[in-house]
Amino acid sequence: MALDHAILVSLLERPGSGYELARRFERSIGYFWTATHQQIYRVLKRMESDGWIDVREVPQQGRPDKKEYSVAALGRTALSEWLHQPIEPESVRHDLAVKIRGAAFDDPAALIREVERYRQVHNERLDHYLAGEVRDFTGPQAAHAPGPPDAGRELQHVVLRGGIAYERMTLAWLDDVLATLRGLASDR
Amino acid sequence: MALDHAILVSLLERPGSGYELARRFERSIGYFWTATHQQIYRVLKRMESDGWIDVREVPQQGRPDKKEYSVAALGRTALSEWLHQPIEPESVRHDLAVKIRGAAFDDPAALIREVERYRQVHNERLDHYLAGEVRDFTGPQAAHAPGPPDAGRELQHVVLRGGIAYERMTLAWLDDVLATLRGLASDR
DNA sequence: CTTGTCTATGCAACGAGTTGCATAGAAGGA
DNA sequence: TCCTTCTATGCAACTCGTTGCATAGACAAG
Repeated sequence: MALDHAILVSLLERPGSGYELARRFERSIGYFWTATHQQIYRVLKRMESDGWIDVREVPQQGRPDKKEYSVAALGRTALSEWLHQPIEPESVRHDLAVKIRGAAFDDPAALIREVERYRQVHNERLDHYLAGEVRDFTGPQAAHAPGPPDAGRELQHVVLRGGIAYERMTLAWLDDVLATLRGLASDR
Repeated sequence: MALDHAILVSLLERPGSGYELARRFERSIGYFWTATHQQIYRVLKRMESDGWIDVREVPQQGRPDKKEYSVAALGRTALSEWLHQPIEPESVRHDLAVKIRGAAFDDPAALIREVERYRQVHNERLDHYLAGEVRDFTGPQAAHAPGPPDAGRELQHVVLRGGIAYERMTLAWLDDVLATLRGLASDR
């Protein structure tokens, strides 16, 4: 159970409301940890009542007020404890892999269109990552920043590089999958 | 919810008991779909009462009797329907990525040992995959098999190639992570 | 003959995650 | 004015997944 900790990290990087967190989980964080807004609101409520985070009512103009959360001392302690525990093996759920093996008992050719669409989704995600890398991690302050190198920045960058590597690997594999499916379709 | 379908595919590839399925989910299938034995027994029971699968009591010698499940017509239909639906985006949960970003607010150097251990786990998994590939997908019957090419075999192989690609990508990325963490530790 | 291990199945309780629905303020367009 | 969209928060019900525990046959080691 680490949604708590994912939220704590996100709030340390920048305090925000449940709604804002939900949007982050659709973007950057969501690529290695998924969560819906209901889940997030529930966890925020629990962490608040446990004293892990503080709330501040923020009146806004042009939109409804919001509750801005930030990490309290207890939350930092909890996060630190978790960080020093062994890394859990990833829990994975790849529909596509199941479908590929299942296609042997159905029609492999029927999968081709779907895999093509799926490939496109990953291609777009790669472009999105690459654009983010250019935007956030290149330019004057990147290589020889004045002052101390920002650890948070470098760590965010290495995670992003992982996402990029993952998408590139996936695209290459999907090409392999498509070639295999097409081969089976032509010499059936 | 596709544990049902993962089990159906596994039973189509080879009928088996709940116990045997649980062991498969620790090995091959488990690398892209995780499940515990309790989950499996529960789903088997439900699928049986829905008429998706058939049971057969198999007396054994030297060990307790078992119930061997196989896919019934209704199960095949259900699987086929699922196969023709759009592929769900993978749901991902990467503890490590969260920890790396969290390390910015704690001690990056403290992560190094854990990442090294984690790297070793993935290295062993890669070796395991490669050994399986040699065992199951090379040799006389692989390239120019007598008779029709076995679609199931080729599809299983392409899924395995995906696993191999994933592990290689992960190892390269973990080296990147380690270099980054060591850089932060030395010029802190 | 007790203890431990492997095969084999399962219950009960709990916690995590999903789905559907509901409310409400503010802005913009038909 | 009404309808839609975006921001913002939340409840209720349900399903999925995890953890702890329990049972039991067969064998092997001490």
